[in-house]
Amino acid sequence: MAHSKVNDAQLADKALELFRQQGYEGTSLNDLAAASGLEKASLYYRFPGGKKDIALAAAAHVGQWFEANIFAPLQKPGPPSERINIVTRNLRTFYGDGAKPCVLDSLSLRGGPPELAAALASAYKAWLESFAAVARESGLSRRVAEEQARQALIQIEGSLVLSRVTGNRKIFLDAIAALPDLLTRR
Amino acid sequence: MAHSKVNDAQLADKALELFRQQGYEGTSLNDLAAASGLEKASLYYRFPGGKKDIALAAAAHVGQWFEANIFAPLQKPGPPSERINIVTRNLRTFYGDGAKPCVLDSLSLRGGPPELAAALASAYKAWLESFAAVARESGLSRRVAEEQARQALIQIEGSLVLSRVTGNRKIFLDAIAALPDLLTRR
DNA sequence: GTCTATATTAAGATAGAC
DNA sequence: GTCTATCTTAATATAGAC
Repeated sequence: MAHSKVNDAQLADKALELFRQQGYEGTSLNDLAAASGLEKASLYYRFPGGKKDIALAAAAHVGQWFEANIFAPLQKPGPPSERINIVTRNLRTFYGDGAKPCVLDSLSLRGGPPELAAALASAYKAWLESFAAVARESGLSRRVAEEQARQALIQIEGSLVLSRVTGNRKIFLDAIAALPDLLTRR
Repeated sequence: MAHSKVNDAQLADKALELFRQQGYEGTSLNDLAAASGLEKASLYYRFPGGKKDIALAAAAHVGQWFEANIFAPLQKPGPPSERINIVTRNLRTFYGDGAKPCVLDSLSLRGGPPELAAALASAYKAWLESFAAVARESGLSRRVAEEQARQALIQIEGSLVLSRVTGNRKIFLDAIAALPDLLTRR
């Protein structure tokens, strides 16, 4: 039967917000219970593996979000630059205009389960390929497209760290604003 | 009297390695005791504030390292490009060729004490100004020099995240190799 | 399915001997 | 200064009622 109080997507979403802000070790089951509105025992019923399973579900959930809001829009027909514009808007939303850390960053510190690290590595790969594909479509060579895609991810991850440390979201917003250029020319 | 088993610098260094790899919440006093060779009670004797004080000492320690190995070399006489080359070598060492996370990143996740966040923000500022100063010396305008300095830090932080997620240190090494160019031309 | 209650283990922190 | 021993609190995890 379906879960009564909160569905899986809502739960994964609440968990994601905690994990990305506090990291794996910094997020306790008490935190997760409080944020989700469920008791700890209920979380164990739905995720027998405990925190580890919840983190994996959160990672899968963000993977689906990227599939729907980043990868899919980039594969649609139409001019690459328009698709990229849509995606930059979605990225600003996902990262709260620079206020929310990237899961690739906060969940990749030592301490988390190996399965999580593997999921993150695979998510990175999908993201890179998605960016490289659209860069290629906009006229860049395979080699340059891949390099620019990697540069785009470096810009996103690096600017998020600096925005967090300084409390200045503009660093992230500037990096995002430069993405269309980065993915369409050399 | 001086500390018998390990001195403050050695202790801060061991603590730094743990904190940068595992984050603030991910590092326990047991970890710190095991790594330092001291018992927990001894750590409390030397750092009455516990983990918080140890993290602040580690942050101060890395601040001194940067002062000696990054800021000072960049202020020495001689061609800016030569000073930058020395600094890139020191950065490779500090980050273990891309294997070791940046403290600005791993210690800035929510969960750490506010004093730590303040120390990181101030460390970032010093680093940015140091890079901007040498970029200025090599002929860039004040505005461009500051922008290139920020770009350099974005490259370092972003490439470290990607190197960690992928397990591929080359991403970091390439970013470091591009630093001299970044800080000397527009 | 979710709850209250409780068990178990680990973390942070202190007291007092040497 | 550093230790052993202990305390307190919080975290992970399970049992059993509803």
